[in-house]
Amino acid sequence: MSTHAAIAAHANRAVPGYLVSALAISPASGMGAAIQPRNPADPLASLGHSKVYERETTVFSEGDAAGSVFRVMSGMVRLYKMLPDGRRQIIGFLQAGDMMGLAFAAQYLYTAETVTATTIQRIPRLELDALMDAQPAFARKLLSATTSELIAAQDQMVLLGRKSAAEKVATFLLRLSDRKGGEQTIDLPMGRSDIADHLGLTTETVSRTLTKLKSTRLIRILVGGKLELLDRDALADLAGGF
Amino acid sequence: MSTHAAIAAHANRAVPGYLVSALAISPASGMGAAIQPRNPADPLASLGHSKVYERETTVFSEGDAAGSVFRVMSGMVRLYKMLPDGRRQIIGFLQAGDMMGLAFAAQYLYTAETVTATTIQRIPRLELDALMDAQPAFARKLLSATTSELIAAQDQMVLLGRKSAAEKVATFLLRLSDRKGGEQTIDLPMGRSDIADHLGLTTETVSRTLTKLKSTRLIRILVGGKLELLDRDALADLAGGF
DNA sequence: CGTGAGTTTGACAGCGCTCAACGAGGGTGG
DNA sequence: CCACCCTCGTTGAGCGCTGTCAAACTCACG
Repeated sequence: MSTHAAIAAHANRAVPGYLVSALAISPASGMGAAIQPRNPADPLASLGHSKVYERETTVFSEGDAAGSVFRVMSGMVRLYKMLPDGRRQIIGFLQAGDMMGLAFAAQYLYTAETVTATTIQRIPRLELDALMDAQPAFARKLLSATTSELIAAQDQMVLLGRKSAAEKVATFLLRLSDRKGGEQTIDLPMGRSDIADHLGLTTETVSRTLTKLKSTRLIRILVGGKLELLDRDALADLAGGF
Repeated sequence: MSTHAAIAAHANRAVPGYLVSALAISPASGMGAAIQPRNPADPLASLGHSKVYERETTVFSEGDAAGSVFRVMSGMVRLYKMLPDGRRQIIGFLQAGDMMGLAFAAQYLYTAETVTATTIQRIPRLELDALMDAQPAFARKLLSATTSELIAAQDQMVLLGRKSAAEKVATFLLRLSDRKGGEQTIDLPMGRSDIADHLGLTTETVSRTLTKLKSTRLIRILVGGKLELLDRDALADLAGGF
């Protein structure tokens, strides 16, 4: 049934697979909404156009006709699917370089909303197809990025299916840190309910777990939605392996 | 954290996205281990060679050097990841046409084991790469297959993160049926613990849930690991979407 | 300073897990 | 060919983790 045509390789826990999934953004282009002049490291730079979205804005919804793909240039986006009765599962949080809406069907199959103010590049599917035709190497790069996505999705399955609440939260925090290159201090711009819906928990359980980590001196919660990892090793133990 | 470079489209519940992920096998080639003469519908047919694996055999293990990709020609394979303490999450069950081991890293990141006796085509990565170079359209096809995988993985996240035991089992049964084109009678060659480790449950809960479905006349358990869906609509209600 | 959304904390309950025993096949060896 | 055994599946009893419901608290914002 699920997850055929799967993928493999990558056993290096220090550098999670999904890191490579971010398609290169030239360092200078991080913030601007301007179209980038042709950049050999970023074949997408000259395509489509960028736009700034306010925080808590819908970019597209599950079921919308899928005419474009998107790339997050800065800020944060959540992707989620909903069950008919309203239960929500957040598929992932996107940051700079991540793509969404890559599709081979007619409609988007999840909803994308900004968490913070976010700059997003919109690329018409036709332009993307043309680029793949013109640069076969780019198709390979897209395949590689999608593969990395799949790897991340599989790790998330392990988390959702087999980890306890404490392990889930610890894993989540470590992933955010890894994504920042192992920084001690990480951003938590999303709310508790976002975290809960990503980890298969409730807001109360997330809150309680963070409180416990705080009182155990494993983390410190800072102002402005920031959080500091005080004992990375202890957190890694708690996480029970990725 | 997860699932960047994501995908979209496909809202048609009747035909699950992962169906298209199976790379075409020419009808005649389903069983044989012989190398297929060039078949325009199946560019992979002439690559590598096939081999029959006995039931409950390891094809490759998480961490093994990844030199080949594999395609299941017949039978069933389970893919899983394990946590250090032995907890197991089955990523998916593969059937005819499904691929595994597609990698862009040096090692397989999950273990593949046969459930039943299975014919598997092994394709050296070098040959696959050559094919992608020679036929750009094939790279697109692989990308499409991987995308479908990702879609299936995302559905599985919803299941694992937000569904009750009854919903999980009902969804699982319906997926198996869909995979067979909507047949009422499905095969369950895998054991209860396999199902449990796929759905994030225990064998006892799976067993209890099936018993309940049986006594509610929604399913009937047949001999030889087969199972009949007696009330598809009621099961779909129970499944809570998807 | 008032208001409201989001977070935290508490009390309690229930779903699903754990531990345990029993039953049903299926394979093996005497 | 049958008895034994071993694995797997089923069923039961009890409990614990996490969800539910509710209230207090914090803080940003007007």
